[in-house]
Amino acid sequence: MKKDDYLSDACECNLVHDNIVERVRAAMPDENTLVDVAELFKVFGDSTRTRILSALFEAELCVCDIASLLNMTKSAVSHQLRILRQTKIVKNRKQGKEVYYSLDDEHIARIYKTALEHLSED
Amino acid sequence: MKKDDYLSDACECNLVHDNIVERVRAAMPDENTLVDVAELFKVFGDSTRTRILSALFEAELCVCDIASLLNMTKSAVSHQLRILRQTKIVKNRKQGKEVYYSLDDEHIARIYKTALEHLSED
DNA sequence: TGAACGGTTGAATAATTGTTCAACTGTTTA
DNA sequence: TAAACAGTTGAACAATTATTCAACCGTTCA
Repeated sequence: MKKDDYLSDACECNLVHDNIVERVRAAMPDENTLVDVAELFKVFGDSTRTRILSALFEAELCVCDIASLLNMTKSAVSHQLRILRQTKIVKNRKQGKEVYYSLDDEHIARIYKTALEHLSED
Repeated sequence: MKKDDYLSDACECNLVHDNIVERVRAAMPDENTLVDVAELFKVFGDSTRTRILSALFEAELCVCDIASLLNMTKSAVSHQLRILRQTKIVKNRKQGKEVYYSLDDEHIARIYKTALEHLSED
């Protein structure tokens, strides 16, 4: 569903703390940034993909390896790998009949690992 | 869709690097942890919620404030706030007719801010 | 060459999810 | 007390999405 289709003053509110709201609005990152953040998190927001990623943290793997690890079909894994490829989170390398996948973006790997550590701390 | 309904050897693979796969399997966090990580990321994986969160980084706000900031109805905002409440990411405080929301979990706030900084660096 | 296999892809299906709408609760205040 | 308003909620609807299935491509090797 489109997120931009809201009319002005669609909130139907009377009690708005205008001064605070304006200060907050000015301090917030711009809309596009927040959409990008959400898009990135959405990629991490599926357990098939988090399982693929945490496997690739350990080693470069071919599609069969991943399918075997996750106990899923090659097709299902391949679909998810496509999403990870399109978002530049993993890269692949072809060798003979096999395609080997590994992490592409260390930047993003760090974000993910940070979250994982924080969560397992608790 | 249930993620656990896969048969053993559903991958239909012959070429599996067994030794590597076993090493990776042993090193991976357990399934539940990865599901939890995915669940957390899923909450961040919607731009309405990332916008609410980045607003709450700046100030405690009532529902009308947020609705006005995002140009959305109170109802739509309230539904998203419920999700953030259930995952203990925000807390609320009632004062008269108004309900004021603020960030609950500094832990999670740090994860989110880290991601935001990394992304805006690039 | 052709069979076998690793991997990809598009369409179909089922499940999940975000917003809308209408009805509702609780608090204030006229 | 009754109207007005802040906020919540459940059902309905539309959109998105993950997996399945079947067909396909490219490489190997018998």
